[in-house]
Amino acid sequence: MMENNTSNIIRPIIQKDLETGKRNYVITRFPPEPNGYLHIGHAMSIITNFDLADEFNGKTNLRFDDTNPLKEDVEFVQSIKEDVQWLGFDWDGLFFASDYFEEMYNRAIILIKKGLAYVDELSADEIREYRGTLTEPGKNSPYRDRTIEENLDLFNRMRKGEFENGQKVLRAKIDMSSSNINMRDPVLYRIAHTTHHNTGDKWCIYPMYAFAHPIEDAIEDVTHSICTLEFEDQRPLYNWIIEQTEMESTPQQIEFGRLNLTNTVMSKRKLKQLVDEEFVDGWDDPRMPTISALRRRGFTAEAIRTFIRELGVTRGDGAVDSRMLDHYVREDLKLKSPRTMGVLRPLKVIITNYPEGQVEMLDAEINPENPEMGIRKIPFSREIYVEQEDFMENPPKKYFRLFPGNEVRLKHAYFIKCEKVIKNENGEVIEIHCTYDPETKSGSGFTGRKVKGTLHWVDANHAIPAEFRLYEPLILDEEEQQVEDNEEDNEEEKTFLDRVNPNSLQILNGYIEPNMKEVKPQDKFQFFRHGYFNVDPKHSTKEHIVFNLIVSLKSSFKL
RNA sequence: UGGGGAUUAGCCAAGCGGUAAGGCAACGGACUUUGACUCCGUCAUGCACAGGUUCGAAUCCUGUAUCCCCAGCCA
Repeated sequence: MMENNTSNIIRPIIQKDLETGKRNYVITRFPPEPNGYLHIGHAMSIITNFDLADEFNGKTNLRFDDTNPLKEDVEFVQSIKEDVQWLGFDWDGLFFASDYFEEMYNRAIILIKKGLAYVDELSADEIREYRGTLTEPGKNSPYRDRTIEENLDLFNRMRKGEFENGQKVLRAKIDMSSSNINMRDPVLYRIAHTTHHNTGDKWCIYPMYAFAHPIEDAIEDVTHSICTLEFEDQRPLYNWIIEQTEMESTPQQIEFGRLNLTNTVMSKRKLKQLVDEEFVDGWDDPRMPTISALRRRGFTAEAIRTFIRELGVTRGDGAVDSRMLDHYVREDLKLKSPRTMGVLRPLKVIITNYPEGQVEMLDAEINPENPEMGIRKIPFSREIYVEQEDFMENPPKKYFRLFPGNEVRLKHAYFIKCEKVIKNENGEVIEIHCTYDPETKSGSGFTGRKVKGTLHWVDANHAIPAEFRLYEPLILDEEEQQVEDNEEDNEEEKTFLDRVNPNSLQILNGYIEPNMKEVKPQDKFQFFRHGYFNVDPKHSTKEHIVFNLIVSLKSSFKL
């Protein structure tokens, strides 16, 4: 049970059901189809279902809605389970829709016997034609009025495999002129001679979602069947199935608005396209919105949960600013992650008055906002690396980093003053010569003078190389894109692929503190003045450490 | 244009007839050994629009507009 004062349109419904005695307990379910990877939109459904059940001491099942063997695979069953657990949830029951196929078949028989379902022989194209359009009613199939006996026989023979794919379907007999197209004799069963990941070749007829889902819910005694808005039109059919198949349990379908985020896409089709057309490296490419990608990027389950809970459950269908998610990640990592220094674009600095060969070990807080994390030791000597962008030969006003004649603080070390700039034959700055003031050592209590800037750095002789992968939004929103390429104005043919950010990944090779040698996959750090990074679980090795940028630090500095 | 939804700030979102919460973003300022964090301040005389009811309307009524979903043997 948790405190939760955020908006939730479902909570009061459950509350009322409990108060009025309509329900004595709560059972929800998360019902993914195992045909792909879960994304953050699914996280919203997971969190909503588990939280609501939790709040009312109920239960939540994980049920795989595996009624279409053409698209499903056991591979996805495993990844979905992992993702749900990683998000921090334990399901009560673990079920498969395919476990209920026999029961569903029997319920279909009930429908046939009541004269409420029939075997149709129209082709898929014909069924579409007969269905009518949004504004015109449909018309009855010529096979609609077969006898019950004939339907029973045909349906049985469908099951036995006597017909080819597409040759026959079982349809509900409802109303071909209904203004709700879902009620125009929806297909209940289709023939698919395909091996099912769970039931093998036992079945060659498979129930459609509209028929299967309400029965699955009823079998599990789900009380509140929570789904997204696009299923709202199906609610009358959902209730019709429950009632006419004479299920003893009566789940209630409740819809909420799905989560959309700016700067990304959420549909499985589009995500697949990004993978297939190699805009990204795979479903867990850190730029993707899948749970596995978010995890690999370094987002924490805690941050995702907080983000989703703060959003609330509503019927709106807008797109949430992805920076809101960034905010909750920073908030979560702020106290948890060790601070460290890493130079992404190295520029060598020689401290000319520091004794050659001397090395001193400096004390550095691991997390100044969480002192319990202790201190670490970092080496300091005559040659160090600083960030290229922390030096400018001709700085603008308000630039308080390194420039000729200026003094800055090296974090945890000394003040240094820029004395000389060394360039190569192309005029590029390759080295800076500085002097340090021994009086200004960090922790010495020196108050003689102040400097405006504090730089991070690493000791050039002890630093270890590391790879940094910086990410930007995968998809640019309309306005951002116009800034990117105001040349192209062809309004038509603009797909989301045209909005893929060409700079979404940048790989840098820099240096990190020597005490970072033993980092492990998924370790998270805040690199001073850069942001939060995660050790990539896929590509990082002991010899070649790879960091993924989770989210950068905010910055009010503008050149 | 048949049916179903939605519409409160740049974004998300409270509000349920008594005079517009909160978060994100943005922008000022203070502090600062992270240009971070933290703190302080600014940010809707107005709730898609137009009428109406009322002492009083984001909330009730009427009409209009815009956006989303539905015509898979997908879920």
